[in-house]
Parts: sequence; C-alpha cells; structure tokens
Amino acid sequence: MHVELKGRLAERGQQPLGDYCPIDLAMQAVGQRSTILLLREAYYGVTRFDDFAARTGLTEATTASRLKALVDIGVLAKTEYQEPGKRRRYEYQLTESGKDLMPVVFGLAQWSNRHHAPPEPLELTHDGHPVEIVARCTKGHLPELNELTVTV
Amino acid sequence: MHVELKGRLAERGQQPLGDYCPIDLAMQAVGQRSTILLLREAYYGVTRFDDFAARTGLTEATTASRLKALVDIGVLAKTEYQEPGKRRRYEYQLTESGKDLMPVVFGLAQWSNRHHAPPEPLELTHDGHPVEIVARCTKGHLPELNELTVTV
DNA sequence: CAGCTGACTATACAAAGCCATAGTCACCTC
DNA sequence: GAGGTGACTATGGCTTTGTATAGTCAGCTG
Repeated sequence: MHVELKGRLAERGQQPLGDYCPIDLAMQAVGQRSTILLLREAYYGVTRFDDFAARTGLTEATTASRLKALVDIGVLAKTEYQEPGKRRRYEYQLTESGKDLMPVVFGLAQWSNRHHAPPEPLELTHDGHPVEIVARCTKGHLPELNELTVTV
Repeated sequence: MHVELKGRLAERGQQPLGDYCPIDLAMQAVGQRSTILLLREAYYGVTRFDDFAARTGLTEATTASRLKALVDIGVLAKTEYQEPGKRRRYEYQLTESGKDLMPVVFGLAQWSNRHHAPPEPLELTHDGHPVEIVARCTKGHLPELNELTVTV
C-alpha cells in the first residue's frame, strides 16, 4: 500500500494521527463489543429494548446506556409507536449511518469465518449467491492491499 | 435483511448468540482501539516497534502488549532481521489473516468520512479510481441491507 | 384495582484498557 | 568503555466497560 500525505498531515510528517484519524474517531464512537453486538441484532431486524438485551446477552443497564449512545451519535433512531389496544412502545430503527456500518460488522464475521473456524459461521447471500465484504474501485476492480493508495 | 437459522442456533431460537457468534469472537480478538490503530499503521507499511508506538500515540507498554497479542492470534508475524553492520532487529509483518482485516479497518474510516466530516478524511484509490468497502455478491451485485440473507 | 409487562434507572463492584514514568538489556558506535 | 538506540518490562493508577441485583413507573388486562 502506498500512502500519500497532503495538507496538515504532510506537515506533521511522522507524528501520530491521533484523534484526527477517521479510523480512531470511528473506534471511539462504535468500537465497543456491546455496540457491535447491538448493531448485529439491529441488522437482524431487532428493534425493541428487551430483545436487544436478551439476544446480545448484555445486561439491561449496558443495553440502555449503549442504545442511548447509539441514538446520540445518529446510528439508531428511537421512535414511539402504539399498536391499537396496546400501550405506547419505543423502537430503535437503523438510520442511514447505522446501515453504513454493515460492512464493518459483517467484515468482522467474514474474518472470523475465514481464520478462526467459528462453531457457527455466519454466511451472507444475495439471491442465493454468496456475498463478500471487499474493497472495490469505481471501475469494478477488487484491488489487493499493495495496489491501494491512501490519501490523507 | 432476512435471517435464516439452522443447526444449533435454530434450536436455541431467541437465545443470545454469545461467544459462538463470529462477530463476537472477532471483537474480542481485535476489537480494541489500540489494535485497530496498530493495524492501520501496518497497512501503511510500518513494521518496527518504535514506529508503531510513535505513530499511533500509544505508550510502549500498550504497544508491546498489543503487538504480542496480534502475533499470538496470527494477525502479525514477528521476524528477526539484520542489516549488514547493524544489530539484530525485529519486524512485524502482516499475515494473510492481518491483510483480511483491511476491509474492517477502512470500513471504519469510510463510515467516519461519510457521517462525521473528519478534519482529515482518509481516501482510498486504485489506479486513480476511488475505492469503497462494500458487500458484493459473486455475481457482482452490490445488495442493499434488506436484500441480504444471513444464514447461521 | 391487583398484577403483569415493557422499558428502563440505581447502586455497587470487578475487570480490562490505557496512561505515565522509570528501568532493563543487548548490541553497536565512537 | 561510555554512550546511544531499539525493543522492550515493571509498577502504579485512572477510566471505561461490563456485571449482578434490585427497584421504578406507566399503562393495559383480568
């Protein structure tokens, strides 16, 4: 991989990227295990508090605090709804931002599948065809790591 | 997204996926901020201890312990080398497993770029063409979240 | 109107992650 | 043989993440 530095980073040279790096920002926002587990369930279609807690195995306290954080940063949206004859409920829906994290979450699954032979691998398909998380250029190529250029 | 459960998971039904989930396994292995920052530098071509520590801003203690863990799980390989007239050195090289985490790390960057307007966005290109981290099926389609099927 | 359910909140605590500072140790150079 | 450098290790401390257990509160159901 070839790295090109421009702008402020070029001046900083070898100095650490720290909080300016989008990777670091993302890790601070959604880098915890609990967050990723909740997102996994959101992709499966879970929207309700108790289901999130039960299916992730997280405690209710953790679930509450993480869901709140995810709403704060715009990954989930909390909406009120009411089925006729039932009481008011809340549901947590994925926003566009939340949906955009899908490649990260399933990229992790793919990596485990390939390199750690998990007891229950998790396969993605589209219309019956296997789906992979890949780096793809606008020409449709799937470059190897050493063919990529990073511009900061 | 449609979720199909088969095997042991189908019997468990709504029970938590816990440690059996490849996503959870991956998060426990490489889910810390320090790990992802070190991997970022590995993709940039860094191989030496002090460079990892300086460029990530992590302390040497953290760097040492994380690099060791990454070697243990097979993401990096530690090799000895010696330039003529110089002392013995060590370097940390990406393994295939480490390279396979690239979509996850740059997927995080892509998400930050899109949703958090970072001061220094990080762009990937291949032969001048922008590169994206996407879910892609073997027919070349790029399915939306709701067109995907997960099989566990 | 007692009880259940969904969606939390409160409190107390353990473990992990990360930091700062300091020290070590082998080997090379002057 | 004194000092420098690369690659760590040791110690102590703070903060975050997560757990366990218990309590709350609104509103529907019997």
